Amino acid sequence: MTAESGPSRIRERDRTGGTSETSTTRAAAGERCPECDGGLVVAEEAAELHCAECGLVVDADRVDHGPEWRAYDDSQRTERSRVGAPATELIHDRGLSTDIDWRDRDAAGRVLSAERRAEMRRLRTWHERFRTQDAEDRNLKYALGEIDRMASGLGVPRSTRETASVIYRRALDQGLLPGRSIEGVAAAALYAATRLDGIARSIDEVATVSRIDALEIERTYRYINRELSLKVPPTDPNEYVGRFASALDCSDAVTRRARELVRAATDAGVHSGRHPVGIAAAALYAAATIEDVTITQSDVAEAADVSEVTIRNRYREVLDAYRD
DNA sequence: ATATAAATCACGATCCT
DNA sequence: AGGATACTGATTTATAT
Repeated sequence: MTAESGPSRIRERDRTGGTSETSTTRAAAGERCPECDGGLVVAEEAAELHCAECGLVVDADRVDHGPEWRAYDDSQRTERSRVGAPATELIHDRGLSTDIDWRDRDAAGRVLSAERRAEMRRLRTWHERFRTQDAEDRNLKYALGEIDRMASGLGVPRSTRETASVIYRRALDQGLLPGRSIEGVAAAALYAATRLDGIARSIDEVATVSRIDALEIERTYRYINRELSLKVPPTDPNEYVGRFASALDCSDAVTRRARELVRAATDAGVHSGRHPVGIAAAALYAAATIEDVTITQSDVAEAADVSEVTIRNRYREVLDAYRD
């Protein structure tokens, strides 16, 4: 689709990041900027044309009319673009490469002869090898498989797997891999992704589905977190409450009460510096007590994988915070 | 279930060579 | 620069009540 149809206006960024009209000169991508006359007008992010020099926004709000599945005349037909399957971060080449069909049929649907089938088999084999030949691609392919496998084991949804994949790609691009295991970085990326998406899994949980131990994951996570300057927010203990509660077959009332307790604790600042898992476990135990449901400390300790002692310590703090 | 002391663990700073 | 050292805060282990 071409960039221009109606009259375009020149707009300038104001301080709030919005745009305001300043004149009615028109300029298209590739032309000189009418304002500073030095820079080239470029279309960098979709839907915005701006000058490379002074940043003047020439045309914002360009409408993306979506993929051009249909073409109405010959020029449109030849320019038809942006069609195809959506790209996904979960496949090492983002699903953009060619695939050879596994069905031994020709274009008309007829079965192939025996020789032809053998030939296709060899072609598929070689095609697959070439496709993943590049060392980085092989690395990615393996890592993304690992991420997917671990995520499945932890019940992490697809969108978060994509987040983890993006983090891994960035780590790879920045050359953070040498000296570190692929599995370790994959595990760390997954851990970071769950936290970023607000559905935290603890490092210990990630370790149970990984071949890497918790300490190694912790170290690697620290490293990539620093190097990629991910902005990972502190984990809200409530992110654990739901899973622990269901592991213990808690009633809704207990679960709700536990969330209240966590909220009170975090508001009081009790949680800072403490292991969020411990807070969640203690809140659950306290909630059960308040609701007259009998759950032993050792049950909670087992479900949350913290010691009973920690539950007892947090338990008092959480209750203190709640009584206000 | 609770309390207490001791042991452990990872960490980041600092000191030393 | 690199390595050992001593310190810190949180948690776990052990033990007793």
